[in-house]
Amino acid sequence: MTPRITIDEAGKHAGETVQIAGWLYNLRRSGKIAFPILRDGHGLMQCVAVKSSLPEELFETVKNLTQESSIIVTGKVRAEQRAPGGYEMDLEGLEVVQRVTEADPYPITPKDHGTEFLMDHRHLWLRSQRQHAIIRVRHAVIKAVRDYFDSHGFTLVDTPIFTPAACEGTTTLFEVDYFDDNKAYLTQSGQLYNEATAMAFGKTYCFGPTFRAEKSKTRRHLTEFWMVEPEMAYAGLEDVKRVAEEMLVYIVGHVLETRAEELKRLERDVAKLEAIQAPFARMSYDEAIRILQAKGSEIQWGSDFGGADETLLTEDQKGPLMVDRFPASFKAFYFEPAPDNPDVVLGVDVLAPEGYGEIIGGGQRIYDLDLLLKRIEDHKLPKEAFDWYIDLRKYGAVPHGGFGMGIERCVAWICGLEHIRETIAFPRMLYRLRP
RNA sequence: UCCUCAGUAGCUCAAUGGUAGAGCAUUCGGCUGUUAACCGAAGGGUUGUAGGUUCGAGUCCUACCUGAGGAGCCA
Repeated sequence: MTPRITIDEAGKHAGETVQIAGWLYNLRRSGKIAFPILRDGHGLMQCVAVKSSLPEELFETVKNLTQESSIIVTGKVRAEQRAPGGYEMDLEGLEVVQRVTEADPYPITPKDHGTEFLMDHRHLWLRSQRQHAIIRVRHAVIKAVRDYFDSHGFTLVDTPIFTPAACEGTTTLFEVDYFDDNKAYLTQSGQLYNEATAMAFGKTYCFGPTFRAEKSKTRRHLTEFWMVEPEMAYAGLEDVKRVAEEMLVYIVGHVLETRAEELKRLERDVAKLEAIQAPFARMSYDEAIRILQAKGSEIQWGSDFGGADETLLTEDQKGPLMVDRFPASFKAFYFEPAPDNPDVVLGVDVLAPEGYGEIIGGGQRIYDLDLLLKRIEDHKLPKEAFDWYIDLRKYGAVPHGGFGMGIERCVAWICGLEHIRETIAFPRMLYRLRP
């Protein structure tokens, strides 16, 4: 029986007759020779069908194949400079699994298409070379994230998606019915639960989908996105910054090592990724405000950065920039105040270079019971909803901290994409719920 | 939610207020090394929807719908 291989293995089978199962990517033909190009999810393989050396019926079948028809081809693999990928198959046999009809041809042609059309056909768009490369980089990013935490003493403890109330009380939540007359909300962060798991396991991380019902309509926002959130007991702001830095360096290194081909297809300038090395630039919020004002920004102390401010701050940076010690006024209730200045908190944002903006936000959490109670009251949050969270400050409270990283923003940066929507198979955005 | 821009063939786009067109895709024909193959021919339209101005509207005006980019907010 003919061995079945995938296209990425073709180099190991030069000179052998093998079988490949896939889909017709493109077909060029003249009267007596045809070049069907097969796609199998691992690569592209150009096949050669010569009329004079094949049964007439088989040549006719090949000549009349339609784009994206599913086929299983048999033939001899041969090194060939002229073929994309460097190998070519001399076709000997072909089985059509399902033929796409002429009456209803594959909608995505090798020509240009607009965003709306491609998004409406996202389920098919994923077959294209560019989308394939992006999703493969995403996989590598996720694997690197898991490998990093798994090999640094973190335990994976995933947090719930249904939550009883706001984690942070600020952003808008998706509300769902939860039996009888109860309401549940889709999680916007696993952090508060992570603080509990860190007290049980020392170092933990969760990795899962996150939901934000904000009506944001920009190239950096999804309503459903994936976030990795580590949390560490007996840790302070400097520990959080060190882990974030190590993790990012590890992720970029892993992608460079394992996805060079994909980055090339995306025309990513890898020199910019190779420059991502520790230590990252660090500055305080105070310093950032001085720099922004010197560069002509209207920003005043006490306001969060706008998108333009983030770009101004990072334009001179080769790597990510860490900004810490933010005013307490616009940060969430749980941040630990700086011991030397109660107006600022021990939070840190990591801004990606090249204008990609904030990819990580985190910091040190409050562990003093009275201070936490005061902050909950100041933020006018319902104390009852936080009873279990408050418990953590009664039973062996310790300094602790962590951060959250948006996977899609990280992938968009590493791939050098214009828009975050291409970094997830089926993006959920304001006004976009299909397919 | 606000601001800006766009909507014409299956797709990407053209068309001074005066007969709606091209490339790709599809169908038919040709071509033995193609690289988004090429050459010839054919079919394909309620110009987003509803009103209005005008002798005449794809084009001008109003409202709505859909989409894109940005703002605010955030990862």
